[in-house]
Amino acid sequence: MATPRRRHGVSSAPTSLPEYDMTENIFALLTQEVRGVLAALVPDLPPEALARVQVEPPRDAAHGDMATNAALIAAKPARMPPQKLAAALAEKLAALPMVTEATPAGPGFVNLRLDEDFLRAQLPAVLRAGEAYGDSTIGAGVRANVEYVSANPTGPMHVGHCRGAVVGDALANLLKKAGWDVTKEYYVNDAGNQVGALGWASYWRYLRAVTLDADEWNAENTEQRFGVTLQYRGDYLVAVGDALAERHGAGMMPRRVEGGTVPEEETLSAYAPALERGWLVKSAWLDTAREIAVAMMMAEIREDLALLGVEQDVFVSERSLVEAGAVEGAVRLLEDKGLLYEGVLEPPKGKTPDDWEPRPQTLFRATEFGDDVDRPLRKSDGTNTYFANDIAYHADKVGRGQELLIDVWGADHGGYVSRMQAAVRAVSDGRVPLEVVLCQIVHVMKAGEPVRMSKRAGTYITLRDLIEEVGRDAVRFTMLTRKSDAQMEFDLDKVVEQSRDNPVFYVQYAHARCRSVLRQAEAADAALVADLADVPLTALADPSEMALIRRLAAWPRSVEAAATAREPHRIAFYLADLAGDFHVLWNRGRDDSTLRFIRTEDRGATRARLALVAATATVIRSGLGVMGVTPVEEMR
RNA sequence: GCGCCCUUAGCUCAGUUGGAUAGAGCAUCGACCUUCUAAGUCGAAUGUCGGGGGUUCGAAUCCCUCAGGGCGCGCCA
Repeated sequence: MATPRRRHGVSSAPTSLPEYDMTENIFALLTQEVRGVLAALVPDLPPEALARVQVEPPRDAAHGDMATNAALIAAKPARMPPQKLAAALAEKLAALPMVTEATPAGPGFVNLRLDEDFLRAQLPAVLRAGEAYGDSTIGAGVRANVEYVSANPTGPMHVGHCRGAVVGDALANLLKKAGWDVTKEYYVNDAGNQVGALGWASYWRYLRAVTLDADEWNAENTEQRFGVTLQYRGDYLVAVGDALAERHGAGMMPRRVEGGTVPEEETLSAYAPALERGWLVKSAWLDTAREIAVAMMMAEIREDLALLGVEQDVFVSERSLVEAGAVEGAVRLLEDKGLLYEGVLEPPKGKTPDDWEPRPQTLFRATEFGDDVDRPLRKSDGTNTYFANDIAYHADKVGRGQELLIDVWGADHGGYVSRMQAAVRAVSDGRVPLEVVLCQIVHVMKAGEPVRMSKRAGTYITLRDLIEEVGRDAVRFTMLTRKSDAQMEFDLDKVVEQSRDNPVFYVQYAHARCRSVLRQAEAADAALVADLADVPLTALADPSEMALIRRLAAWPRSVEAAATAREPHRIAFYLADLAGDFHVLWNRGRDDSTLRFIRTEDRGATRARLALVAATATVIRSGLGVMGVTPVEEMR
């Protein structure tokens, strides 16, 4: 990953254009050239207009290699008809060394045809850069924090967490490649009711582990005696109970409390509802149970993430933020800004919940930052809402110098986006944007039938099951074959199918074919594959070879577009297209043996094609690297 | 009821941030091919971009509206 070559200072003029590596992004290069020519032609063109000038591949390849809207953009400020301006522009552009033809077209486009040597020169650029080809500086070294997964440490990861994990990880990789300074982060929700319930469930498992008669402490008895609800009854907590039993022996067994036999200082630290029912359970025991459970669950989650190839840089514990006073600090910060007040919320418009009653709460003026209503920070019992803790957490990220926050959430949290954005705007004085990428639910299918999942019935699929069944690469690739906010069907049979319509296979196969060709060439004569970045390339002239070269040259642009849109799935589509171009070329070698990569009778053409093949493999690896998918050397 | 997201070929989905005659794969039909690694090539057919209105040189893309689907809607995280 190349380091950004330059950071854009905040004070730089709005007209300044990003600096591009001239040899690696031909679209950026052409854009600069076109803007330069246009600026010379229309000297008083406003910079905003110049910035809107684009050079893109036209949809219809018959129009040429590139098309620019420059004349359409500049026509009004220049007070010239767009077609006339296009003609003038075309004349100048035709003089550029890499342009062989520039023609005005349509309402005022200029179509450009590029010199084929210029295009072919991309191959050595690819080969010299290696997988760093496509690295960009558009991120300008901005410190971006991508937070994803953040699954509650109350159980193993299941498929529901998987999409966010893959999307977040790939997005982070993508931003890194495009020049952002990225931190991958996980927020551990180890405070609040759910981990409280985890503590009880673990304590219950402990009781069953230490007692001689586990049936005595079945779930129903336990709930009744202590006045609690055992929310997490899955077997995965048995190991936690065993660990507690091993470490603490019978030291955490509850005691019967019969009329005043227990010292007052002990009852003070006991769980009250249980005490009322005649059982002494120390709060400290529950804390211990919870702590060990969280630690063991997090260890398991991190193992699962490692299986998926996800390794985050920073894990932030909600509890430690709370204990360090971060929440109170954040509340005070908002208070100092005059953004808090005690008030009563209106019931939601239209539908009023049955148990609605007006009550005064501490409210944050989210409406001042674009939210629909003000949002509560404290519950009626005075404790903080999750939102308050989340504000503290995001303020912490801002305090750590993060300049762009990106959260990857499940779509069921969509209603939470605007308040969180309001809060981040408030605590950062509008300096730090929060962007939220929502991931829609994944429906797991098997043989065309939906796989029903129920947490209560224990029939949900764990992430580990999924990886064992189809493999990490298939999981990661497939999760990126849809826009993240579109619903997705994950068909267990289809993702391992070896066919054209399985992009996982199709892309992997293209890479394997490339490697196979290079291996064969090397086996025949190692000198064939030496110094491929220096070989003459004029032998590459067939339309399908040029199409592949054009696709390779578009990789840097695809990276930038995907990163700007925060849409890592575009990388998957690019790779599928690239694989398609390569397979076409491969298959043409069947009909026309002169198009085969290795031709014993023509060493020059062979070397040129091997350069093309090596460049293709390089870009596939570069793209798979962003996706976190391992390129395979051969298909089995 | 209110808010957000979605609706593109028979199916599954792209659509380069407002560009030219809206694309790909699958399926269908026709012809060909049997491999440097088998899962192949070429051609044909396929559209009210959910409906309607607006913005402008230009709209699948932006705005309004209607219909259908999903998600959410104060002391869960």
